[in-house]
Parts: sequence; structure tokens; C-alpha cells
Amino acid sequence: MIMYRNLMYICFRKEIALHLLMIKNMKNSQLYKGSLNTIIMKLLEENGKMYGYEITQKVKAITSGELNITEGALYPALHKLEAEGILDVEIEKVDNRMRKYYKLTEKGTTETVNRLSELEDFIRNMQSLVNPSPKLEF
Amino acid sequence: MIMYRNLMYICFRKEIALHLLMIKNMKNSQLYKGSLNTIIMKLLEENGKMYGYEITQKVKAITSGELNITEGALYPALHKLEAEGILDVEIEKVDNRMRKYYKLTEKGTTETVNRLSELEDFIRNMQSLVNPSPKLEF
DNA sequence: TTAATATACCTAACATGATTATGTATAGGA
DNA sequence: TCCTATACATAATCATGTTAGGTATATTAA
Repeated sequence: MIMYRNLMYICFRKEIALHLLMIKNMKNSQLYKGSLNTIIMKLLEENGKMYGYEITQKVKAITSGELNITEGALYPALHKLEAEGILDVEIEKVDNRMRKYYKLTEKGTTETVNRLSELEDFIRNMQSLVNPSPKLEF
Repeated sequence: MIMYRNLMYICFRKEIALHLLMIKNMKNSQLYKGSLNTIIMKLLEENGKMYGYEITQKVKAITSGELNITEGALYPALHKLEAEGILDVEIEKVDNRMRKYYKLTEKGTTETVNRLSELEDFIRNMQSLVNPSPKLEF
């Protein structure tokens, strides 16, 4: 009986853990829409070259698991950035597995500056909107 | 001739001004996608009740004209929030013109706290991603 | 007086950017 | 042997927004 109760307890904890994880991932709210390209470009600016899977892991690590880039969003985004001449691709084979390394082109590097500037403006504006500075009322 | 040149000069300046304005508004980039509901709810939390047009003007003012909410986005968003029980509506007639005043319901007030918390998380995560703290390398 | 601008609402067609669900394939551990 | 991790990809669908129209009243400038 004790064993069953322990098992149930473990299962219950697992349920809770999964549930909390889901809630956490629910935070992948609509807010992140539109920021994926900027994230990719900034990471490439920092790290020189990265492959898709690496990007998802890096983002997960940096945000303590709060932001999980879905592959269905990532790969099309990478292809689009490549088509736009923002990224260059280079295929390598590591451990018999394919890797597509992406890096910023010259144009991409310039464009990254703009995107980051837009992001700063966006964040500044959002902070003005939700964190209004105390009104000067006399 | 002088007059023509002056006229041309003025027109030219106007062209530039318009162009700069367009560029400015181009900053209405994809980043803002997903943040409209949060903006609306926060403004209503602060101001008690507001009508649609008032919201567009307020946002424009707060962001120094950098963010212009389009009516095609605003009105459907208000209707959706009302349908979800986040907002209550109350119609008034001022100066022979209709105004639909929106205010947060009780549920809406609770929900606003969550949205703002999500926004803070989002901003924090984005800052971690693009503004990485200096690496501790020895 | 007439034209333009501002106020105030609305919606439909289209575009964009994501999620969800699926598929392929290799490597390693329980 | 099966599950998980690594590593790529795409198609169907959904959410959200832009663009472009529409109605109507009030005010201001030419």
C-alpha cells in the first residue's frame, strides 16, 4: 500500500511538473510574434555562425526555458532570411548528421543594427505605455 | 524665379518631411504584433474608461507619434475583448457624435495583471537575448 | 461656400508570422 | 527495443495586423 501511495505521489508530482511546464510554455504568448528574426540575427552577430537546432537550444538556455522557438517557425524564418540575402548557409556533416550553419552576410550585419534599433524603440515605447512615468500634477 | 525656387524648396522640404514620417511609421514593425490587447487593457486600467478614438490618440501621444494603432486592428480587438468578458461597453452621445466607452470588467482587471506580467517577462527575455550581460571569461 | 481635416465608428480582403502536427533520418541510453 | 536527443523540413491552420474601403458629424481654411 505504501508503495502504491508513493507511486501515486510520484505520478502526481509528474503531473504537476508537466502542468507547470505547460503553463510556463504558455507564456510563449503572442508578444514574441515578430521578434524571431531579430533574435536569430542578434545571436548570429554574437556567435559568428550557428545551425538551427543550436539556435533553439541557445534561446531556451538564455531565457531559462521560458522561450522555446518552434521548428515550424525557425526553419522557414532561416530560409526567408537566406532568400533575402541576410544570411549565408554552409552545410557540414558532423557525426554523420547534417548541419546547416548560418552566418550573417554583409547586408545582414548592417540590417541587424537596424533591427536592434527597432527593438529598442519598441521596448522603450512599450515601457512608456505600461510603465508611465509619474505624472507631474500640482 | 526666386519665388519658384522658394516654392520648390518648400515642396521639397514637405516631401522630405512626409518621407521621414513614413519611415517613422514604418517602425510600426512586426514587433508590435501581439501587444495591442495588453496596451488597451493597461490604458483602461489607468484611465478607468476610454473610447476607441481616444485610445489611438493616447498611444500616439505617449509614443511621440512612433506607434499608430490602426482602426482596422483596434475596433476588432475591442469587440473581441468585450466578447471575452474582459471589457464592458457603454454608449454615449457627445456633440451629436457616438462614443463607445470601454472599461475593464472584474475579470478584465485580473487578466490585466497577467498580461502585464507576461509583458515584463517578454521584455526581460528579449533584453537577455539582445543585451547579453558581459561574459565572465578568464 | 466649399474643400479639407478631425472626430468617431465599422468591416472585408489580404498579408504576415506563428503553432500544431507531421515526416525523414541518425545516435545513444535505459 | 523503445524512448529521447539531435537535426532537418513542410503543410494546415490560427492569430493578428495592414490596407482600403464605408458611414456620419463638426470644424477650419481657402
